[in-house]
Amino acid sequence: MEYNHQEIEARQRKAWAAQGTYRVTAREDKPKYYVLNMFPYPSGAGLHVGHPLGYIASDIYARYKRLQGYNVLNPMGYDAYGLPAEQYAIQTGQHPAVTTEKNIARYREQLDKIGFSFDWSREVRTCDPQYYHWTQWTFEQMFGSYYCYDAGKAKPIADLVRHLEAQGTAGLHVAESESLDLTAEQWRAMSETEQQQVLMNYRLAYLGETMVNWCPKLGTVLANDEVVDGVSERGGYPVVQKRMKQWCLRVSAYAQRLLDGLDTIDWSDSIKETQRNWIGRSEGTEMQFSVKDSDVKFTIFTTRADTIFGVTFMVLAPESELVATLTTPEQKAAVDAYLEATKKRTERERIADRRVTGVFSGAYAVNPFTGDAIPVWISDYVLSGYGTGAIMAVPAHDSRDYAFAKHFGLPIIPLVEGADVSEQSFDAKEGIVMNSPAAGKQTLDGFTLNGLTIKEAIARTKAFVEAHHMGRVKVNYRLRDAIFSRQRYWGEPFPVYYKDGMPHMIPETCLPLLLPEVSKFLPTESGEPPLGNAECWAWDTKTNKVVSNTLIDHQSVFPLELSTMPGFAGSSAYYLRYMDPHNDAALIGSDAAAYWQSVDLYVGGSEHATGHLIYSRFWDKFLYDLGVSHSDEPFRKLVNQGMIQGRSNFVYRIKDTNTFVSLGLKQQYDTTPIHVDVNIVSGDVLDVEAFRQWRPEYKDAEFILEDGKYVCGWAVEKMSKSMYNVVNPDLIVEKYGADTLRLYEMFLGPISQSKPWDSNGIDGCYRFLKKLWNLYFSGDTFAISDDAPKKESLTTLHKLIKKVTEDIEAFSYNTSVPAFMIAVGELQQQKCVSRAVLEPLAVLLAPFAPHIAEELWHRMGHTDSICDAQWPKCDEQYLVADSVTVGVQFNGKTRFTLDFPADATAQQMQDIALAAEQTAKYTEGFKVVKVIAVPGRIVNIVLKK
RNA sequence: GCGCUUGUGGCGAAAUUGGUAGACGCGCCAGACUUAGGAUCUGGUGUCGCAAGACGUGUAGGUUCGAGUCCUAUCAGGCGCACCA
Repeated sequence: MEYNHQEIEARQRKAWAAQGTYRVTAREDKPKYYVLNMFPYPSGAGLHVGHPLGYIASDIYARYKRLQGYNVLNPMGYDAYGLPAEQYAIQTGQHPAVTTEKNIARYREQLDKIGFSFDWSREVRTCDPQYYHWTQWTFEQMFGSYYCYDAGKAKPIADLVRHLEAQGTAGLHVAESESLDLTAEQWRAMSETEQQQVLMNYRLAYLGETMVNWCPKLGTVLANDEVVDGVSERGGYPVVQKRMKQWCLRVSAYAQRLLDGLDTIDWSDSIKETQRNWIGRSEGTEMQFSVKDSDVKFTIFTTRADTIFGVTFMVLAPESELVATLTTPEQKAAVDAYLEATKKRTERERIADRRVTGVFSGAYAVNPFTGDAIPVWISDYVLSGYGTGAIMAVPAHDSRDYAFAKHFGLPIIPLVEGADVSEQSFDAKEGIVMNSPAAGKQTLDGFTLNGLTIKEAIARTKAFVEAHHMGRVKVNYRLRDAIFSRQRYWGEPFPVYYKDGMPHMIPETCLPLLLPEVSKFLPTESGEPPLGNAECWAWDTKTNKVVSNTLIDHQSVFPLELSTMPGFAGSSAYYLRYMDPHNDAALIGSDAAAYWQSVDLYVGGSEHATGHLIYSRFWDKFLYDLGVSHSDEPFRKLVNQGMIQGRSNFVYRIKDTNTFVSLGLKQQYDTTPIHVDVNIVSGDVLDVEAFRQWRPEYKDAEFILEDGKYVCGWAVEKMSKSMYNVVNPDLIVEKYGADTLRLYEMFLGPISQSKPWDSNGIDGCYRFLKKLWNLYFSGDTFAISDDAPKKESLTTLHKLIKKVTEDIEAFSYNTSVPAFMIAVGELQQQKCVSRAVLEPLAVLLAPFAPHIAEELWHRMGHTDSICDAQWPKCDEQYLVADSVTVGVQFNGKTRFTLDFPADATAQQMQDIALAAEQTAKYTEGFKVVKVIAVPGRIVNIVLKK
């Protein structure tokens, strides 16, 4: 009987939808398993064949877990806020909500065809007010919290206020923007506004004046992970540093927990390492230096406290506040000129052009160990945002300091025995310390490091610095707070209004604060964000309602925040919302949170390593502190699927003609390669008629064929419209079926590897399904029998069960597909028609090719869905019986093993062993004295001299 | 520069974890059937060689009776971080 995939798949799709097969509820009688894909941004281009790769992999796992008796949550939704919809709106005037809605419908249509077991009743969209209600709510909780290091968690800001009232800042051990020193009396004497300003220093969501990445072309601020090589990740526009007041999230407060958490989760080493890099923990020392002829002191941060005797100059970041304090009148003009020049350089220029620049401040610092005067310089190679924005420079042992010293002719003092610093610095942290201090030099308390290893020297210096109150041991992190404002329209509005210049949260009970309508999506004339165009964007505190801007002068009406939240706001906690998506009273009910806990398997691209995957972990930890999330890590196991690249095809036009020559003959002509749409190429053979119709200019194209065919060239490139190599899954599904697409995508290679899409191999998978289908038919009739199967068929089946189960557990689906092919080939040869084999076979296949499996399942007489069948168990007795493993020993030690068929005679085994004896060098002089062979047991061939 | 990762036929890739390298699929070759098709089926297909055989997992060493797998060095590609003191 013919395998009609279109009919089968349409029927099963309908049945699953009608029966609600994929609806999931929290059930205490079953263990839960939560599978999640990174939800897609619904772009206008629709899905290409690369998008479903991860969805298929996770769907196989979800279906497998369900067959194993788990209650599996496998939801899907849309990351619907984003820049493309807004830019499209600016160009066309179409409201982003309209295009987004349209794109979502298209995505859904495409996804439905591939047979995913998503529970669509739990769908979320980040732009849905019912959803962003809780994004806004979480922001308000962050505003109302501070991070206490003693408790190791976030706490309500009211606790902090109590502390300030009682003791001021004394004894506070909290995350803060800057270190404040207040007494309780000072705090109590402050006005309401002043107090609010102080609290801003501690809130987890705070309004901060910071240097931000400003992208003039996009008209918005960007987060660090949205800037790549000094240009915006989206669009590639230049980014400049600008001081602006922005909402920020105090992610840095969680740096240590984000780092520690990595040890508890099952993610790939490379992505964990990327996050460790991004967090950038660095243990060092803060040391105080006083300034010569002045009572000013300043602090530097160093990881190489041991190099204190090699400090020959100090460097301040140009943005450092110390610059103004330390610059001497004589140097003021030079310093001002330098600051001016530095300010003009963009981030990109700084990266591209790393020439050494700097200026002397005129001031001298005092080395606290020797009393030596050290010149203080200013240079942009020191960053204001890291450490204290000031360093002690040790040119002998730091390459950047070295370059600076060489450029400005500053002294270089080597501190490590045998280190040659005539050409370059010696940066390695190894060797024996010398010159510390130099011979005959007086030091504080006779302090010396000479003769120690670097490691010992660092430790001794640290201890000395602490003991003498010259500074303290300090841990610094590279991780910065996340800038949370975007000057855009299409994002979550902040639930914030401003009164007397201070931000206030609108009451929780009034959430969600809906995104207003605007007359245009561009910034206003005065340069305000697009929300500045809204006519109704003011908050009336009397009625707790949004009102017209014209009422702002009234006493109770205040302007609302004009920025919106960034993309990662909505994607940071969506996995929690899936657990309880329709809850109007809370982000998530505690029963749902307690049952589903966290995501057991998360599948998505590794490009989110320093963005979404950090923010989400931060967000979850905060919600965990609040008691909302029941797990302090959101994603237990992470699998990164590789990208599917495009496989472009080329035709070769002979120069200045409309004649095209086939690949094999192109050497004989002068040709230009031209991208051709891969959809009119099959097996690298061009459909010449389709090509003539593809574009008007090829209507009269001539072809030089080889063997009657036109063969195209090919190359692996990014899958994109402009390369004409985009393969739409719809076409594959139509031609071969969703089951074939699913199998083939898995067959293509290891899930985490990037690989090119190559339509050429897909026939093999299609043929396999046809063979499988015919296994269940005799001619046109469905024919399976209840007779006992042959033993060899059982062996085939159980081998397959073992292999497929192991493969799914290990996510190596690419080797399961061949296992199926081999098994079906064997069963075909064995003429197996037995239900006892064919029924479990269908179940094994169900995660991979659900439509055909379900169809066969029903034809075998089942009325329930195969999704609720039971995963077969491997019975080892069928595996061992067909072979004997023989260990070859000599001198009592097993040296190697040989496998024999179960029916091999002792004589055959002995012959083989003899052959082994003769061919292997090491058996020289040995003889087989005994072969012990019992089918199903390990036996030995014993060799003796 | 630092960190992670990958190198196996014409192509995508396997290899029970130290034990017959190249399973399976694509492609290619030959044959069968044929209503000539980009269908289906059967057999073959690492390289050199008429053959016996030899050589083969980026390169060079090492450990081992035995290495794609372990160790050392080195080369090449991919990814991440990058003036973070």
